Amino acid sequence: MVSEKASAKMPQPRAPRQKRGHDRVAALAASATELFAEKGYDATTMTEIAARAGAAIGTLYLFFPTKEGLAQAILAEHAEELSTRLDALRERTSGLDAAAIADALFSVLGDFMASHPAYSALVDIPGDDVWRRSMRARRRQQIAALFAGPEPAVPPAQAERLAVIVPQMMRIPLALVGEKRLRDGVLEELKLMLSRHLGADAER
Amino acid sequence: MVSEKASAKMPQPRAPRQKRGHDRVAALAASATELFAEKGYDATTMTEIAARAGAAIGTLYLFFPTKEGLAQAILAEHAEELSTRLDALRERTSGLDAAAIADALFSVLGDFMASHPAYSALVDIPGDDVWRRSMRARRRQQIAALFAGPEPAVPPAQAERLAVIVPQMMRIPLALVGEKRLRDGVLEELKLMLSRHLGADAER
Amino acid sequence: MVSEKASAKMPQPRAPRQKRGHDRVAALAASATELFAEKGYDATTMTEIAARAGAAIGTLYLFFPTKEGLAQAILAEHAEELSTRLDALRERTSGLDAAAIADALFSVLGDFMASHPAYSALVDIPGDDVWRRSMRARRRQQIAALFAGPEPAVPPAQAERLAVIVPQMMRIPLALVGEKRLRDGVLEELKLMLSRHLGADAER
Amino acid sequence: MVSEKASAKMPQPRAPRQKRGHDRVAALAASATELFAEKGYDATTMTEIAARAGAAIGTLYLFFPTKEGLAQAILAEHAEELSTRLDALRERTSGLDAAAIADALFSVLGDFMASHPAYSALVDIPGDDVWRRSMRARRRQQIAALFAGPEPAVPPAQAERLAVIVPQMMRIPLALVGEKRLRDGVLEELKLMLSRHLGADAER
DNA sequence: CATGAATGAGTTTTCATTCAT
DNA sequence: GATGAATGAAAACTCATTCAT
Repeated sequence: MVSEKASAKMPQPRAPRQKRGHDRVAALAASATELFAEKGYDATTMTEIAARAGAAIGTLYLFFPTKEGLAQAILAEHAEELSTRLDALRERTSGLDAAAIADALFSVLGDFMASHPAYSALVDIPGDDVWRRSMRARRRQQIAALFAGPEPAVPPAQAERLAVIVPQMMRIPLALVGEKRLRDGVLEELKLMLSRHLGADAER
Repeated sequence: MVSEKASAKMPQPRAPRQKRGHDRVAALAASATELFAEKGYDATTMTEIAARAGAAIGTLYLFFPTKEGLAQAILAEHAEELSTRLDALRERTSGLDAAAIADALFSVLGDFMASHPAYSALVDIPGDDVWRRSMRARRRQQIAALFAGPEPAVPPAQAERLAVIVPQMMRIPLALVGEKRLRDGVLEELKLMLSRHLGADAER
Repeated sequence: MVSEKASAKMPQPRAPRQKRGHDRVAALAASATELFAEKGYDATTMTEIAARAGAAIGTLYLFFPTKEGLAQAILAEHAEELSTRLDALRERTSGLDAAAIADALFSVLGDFMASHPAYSALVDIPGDDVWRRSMRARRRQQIAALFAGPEPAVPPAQAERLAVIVPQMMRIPLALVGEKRLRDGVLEELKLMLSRHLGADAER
Repeated sequence: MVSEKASAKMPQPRAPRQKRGHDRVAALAASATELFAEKGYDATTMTEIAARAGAAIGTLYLFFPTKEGLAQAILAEHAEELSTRLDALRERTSGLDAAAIADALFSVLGDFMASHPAYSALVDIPGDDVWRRSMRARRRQQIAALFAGPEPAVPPAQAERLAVIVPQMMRIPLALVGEKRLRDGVLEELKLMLSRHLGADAER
């Protein structure tokens, strides 16, 4: 169960001092990432995580002092990765118009979500904790910033709304696991929808 | 934890035979609905549900023989309500064009989601069981059917995509609990986005 | 679960004052008897008993204030019936030799056990309570008494041993529910075994 | 309550990998064995078992993942032991006549039942599951096989009947816990009875 | 570092029994 | 008498976390 309040100063994973340790941590984190993505945070047990990584439960706790801490470590890393990609995207999109930015954002978010299924499984957990909220806030700011550049500029308020909407839109195809055709179609549909929306705004 | 496979013959709530029983069942279901909406299925305890309803744990189990059964009872009722509203909507939208239908659908879904927060908390649970899947399938069909009517008609494949997309879109504002201004804005933005999308298709 | 010590003064079923009540009691007792025989004391629930009798749980408690009391009421009645049959048997066997008595006893016990499957399910419950012990003691005395009559007489100590052995022997076929052929064969085998045993003793 | 159907793939006890674990498992199994023998399967609590072994409830479940699994683990071990003894007996009895075999079987079963009181408490539980049934079937076959050897041979059908009867006979003295004199007498009486029975058959 | 045994609070569920109508 | 709603102690079982080796 997710603890109601996860303070910001959650103990972070101890930095391993040896190569062996580094591999271990990576294997454990990978195992956790897989399981969180497959079954969600609640349904995943620490024992299972350790087992899939071929480690003892004690070893898991050696590096990740808490289940919530483990989740945060993974989420933080994924968020960092996403943040980097969004930063890079921003450089590439200077000068483009809003619709083009939206297209590019779609690609970036789509790729990221598809390759990091644990991200959305961990960032949008029912019950609200400060920490996750701040993760989302940062993402929101970065995406909003993307829309501040173009000419004509997207109004700040709308940029914020888009920053809320677009990531959640990208989650939609994720649920369609067994229906690849439909999933791809949905992704396209969403992309077109957003493009048109921003294009129409620009014409006004 | 949600059991992986929820068979169709989940124990249904026992019908109370006395007035007192009816009130109790209503109170218990209300309590459960609230808590599921607030904290999600996993984080909600049967003990807590009973306590909030001012009943003993045994009383809760008297009417709802399992936690999953309780969730299904609530979800089924909500789904029924939604289904009814979608049926009613269909009558009202015959003759309208796709964009107008989308607008109307938005109102219906928006109202429903806002007044039934437990619905989305219960219908979209990680791990997939047949039962929930069928709930979603029914919804999908009903929404797709809405788009089959207009002139020019929305292609069936697209109607299906929309039937997947729209309900998930409507979940987006739900997360913005503390930010009413933003939430309303997001809802508007989504509505406009969908309208334009369908309008553009129609013009082609 | 059987309470460890069941005092001898367990509340007996209240005598119904009307015909309706009498029928009710009979139906409830019959239902309980069936269920105890089918699934054993522990696995049978009071709710189930009431349900099978078509009565409300409250009604069941109206007449039988306790599950253990209900079991005792049934057992007492069955024991009474058995006692009567054993008394009758005694009259019929005066003058017979031990082997003939054993044969007759076999018939009586065999019939009784077959027609009262709840009896052995209730009288031989793990954990010992005084009450059941006294039921068995009475049975033991009556059977031992049967063997006191013949000429040459069975020694009292042996009579007691037989009084322990024979009822338990008669339980053996009961377990062979699905194998009628074998069950009948076993019954015959046991009968022959006992006959020979007593015949051999007499010859010495 | 004993579950109606105990599938063959009941979770088996996890093998301890450290010495400390081995001791614990032994202590827990011993505690369970005692309690099952004393009060029967139903009346014995997992909490009680853990407590008597001086362990926490979680520790018990660490090694024995369900109550039924624990019972089966114990029963399986006892059944194995009995099977071994019956095999050994068979070697020793080749060439003997039926009555002598019966005598030897009596000793073996008598010793076993007396030293493994949990065995009969666990193998003969009301409600039938496949697993226990197979335990009994194996025993039946082994005992029947004992009687196939002698000259003159016991007819197969009778051997099967005896294989049903003898183990149940051996349970009779077990109930006479407080009456040692009587218990020993009963055991002797049964032994003599069976001997004579088989002797008489041989003479025919 | 690594292991896996150990813990115990907390969760779902059952059921004999009581009580208001 | 009759009903069925209500109770709550107790049972089986889980799992994050700690600790001895």
